[in-house]
Formats: sequence, structure tokens, C-alpha cells
Amino acid sequence: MTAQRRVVAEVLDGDHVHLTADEVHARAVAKLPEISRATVYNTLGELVSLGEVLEVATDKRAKRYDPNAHRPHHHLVCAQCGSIRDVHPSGNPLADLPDSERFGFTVSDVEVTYRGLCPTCASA
Amino acid sequence: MTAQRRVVAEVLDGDHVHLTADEVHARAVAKLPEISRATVYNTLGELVSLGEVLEVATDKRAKRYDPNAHRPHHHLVCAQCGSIRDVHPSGNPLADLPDSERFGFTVSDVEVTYRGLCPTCASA
DNA sequence: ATCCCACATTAGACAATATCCAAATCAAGC
DNA sequence: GCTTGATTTGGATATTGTCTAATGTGGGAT
Repeated sequence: MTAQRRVVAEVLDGDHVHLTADEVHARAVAKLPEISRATVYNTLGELVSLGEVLEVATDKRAKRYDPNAHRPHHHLVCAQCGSIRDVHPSGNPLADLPDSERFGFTVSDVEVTYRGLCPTCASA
Repeated sequence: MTAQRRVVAEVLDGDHVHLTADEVHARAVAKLPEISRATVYNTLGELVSLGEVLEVATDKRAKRYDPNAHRPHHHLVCAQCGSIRDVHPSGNPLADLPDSERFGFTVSDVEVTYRGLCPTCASA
């Protein structure tokens, strides 16, 4: 555990928002001025491998990182500004996919992404 | 309707796979050698605006374009090679999101993405 | 305490994807 | 056959992410 990794972990743990890699880097630099972009990417990649953090790619803008990896949940995304909220719908979508629709795939995971406008963007 | 747009539409309509913009460009060039990348992007963007084609961003690789915009469906994505199949699960995920989980958002759409390995990647 | 070594970090180059823009070109109507 | 306005083009640019070679660092062995 180096200073750089601690800083990245602190940034993610700070508030449970869904930051882009660049936002993580910006906040890390505020705490440790000479941390490099590559280290942030490396560390985020490791955290993802360890299962401590989830990668969320809802659009072609930057990936976002979700520190809430331990409780299953889905995402509500603002189509305009890209902000994300965690949500916990009822039901189990994996069970809704019959074998006849699996085409021989080994299905291991489901992501449900609700799209809409957040209150801020809706009123603008 | 210009020759370029017709070619892009033909490529998408050809077989119902989920091509990246670059693959669309490659196939369009095969039919009309001097079509430029910018035109392909422009035309794809217009088709998306018209609702004729869906954009699918399942990862940080290229966006893919889904010509099957008129029948609601979801996607089964190979985590390794990125290939996509359309699937039609039962159930209605929108109904599974209670008002208390909407945080004031105007929720208009749901995307369900199943992830796994396609038969080819699973056997490799 | 010092020396090594494996590993982490850095800065910047590079790659992939997408978008923008000015200039050239085309199509349609007169 | 012109003029006009939209379309296309090619290249420049932006954004995001990855790679690499060089440097730095901590911790164990001696």
C-alpha cells in the first residue's frame, strides 16, 4: 500500500459518487500533487480486478468507477449530464432470460441501466 | 437521399449484426470507395436521431449500431470479443423500479445487458 | 546499516475512437 | 447552363485510455 494507492482509495471512498478516471485523477492530484495519470489508471484497474470497485460504461464518454461494489445494485443514468445514482429494483432479471435466448453463451451477469433526466437537467 | 447515405443504410440493413462505426465505414468503402469516415459518422448520427438505428455502448471499445430499433429487445454481450446478440427476456424491468428509487428522475427507458462468454470465446 | 531486487511510479509517447471545420463538390431548380 | 444551398471530404483536433522506458522506492538478506 503506497501513498498513491491510498490517495486513490480515499478519493473513491470519500463520497459515494461515480467519478470518471479523470475526476479521480484531479481529486488525487489535489491531495498528492505529483501523482500521474498512469498510476491512477493502474490503481483503478487493480481495484476493479480485486472486486473493490466496479467499472460502469454507460456511454461513450468516460468510464465511471463505482465504489459500492459489495451490494448488488443497478444504475439510473441521466441521459444529458451522465450522472449516476444507484438503485435497487425488485426482481431478478437473470431469471427472465430463458435458455432458448442464451445462444450457447455462458451468462454470468446482468446490468440494468435506467435512463432518464435528472431533476437538474429536466428543469434546465 | 444521396448515394453515401444509401450505402450506409444498406450496410446496416444487410445482416442484422451490431457493427461498430469503423466496420460500417469499412463495408461502405467496399461499395463506394471514396466515402469518408466523417460522412459515415454523420449519417449514423442522423439515423440515430431519426430513431431508425440504436446506439449501443456496452464497453469502452467502439459504440455499436443496432438496426433493429423497432422491436424492443435487450442485449447479450460477450465480455471477451464484444459481440452482441439480441434477446427478448420476459418481464418488464421498468415496473421493477419503485417511485422511491427514482430520485426525481424522469425515467424513460431501460436497458438490460446480459454479460457472459460467447461459445467461440468460451472454447478458446 | 547497507546492498539488492522486485515492484511501483512517472512522463510522455502512442493508439483508438469520435468530432469539428474549412474547402471542394454536388444536386436541384430556374 | 448557372446559382444556391446542402452534402461530402480530408485533415486537424479532442478525448480517453494504454504502453513503455527510465527512474525511484521499500523491505528483506547479509
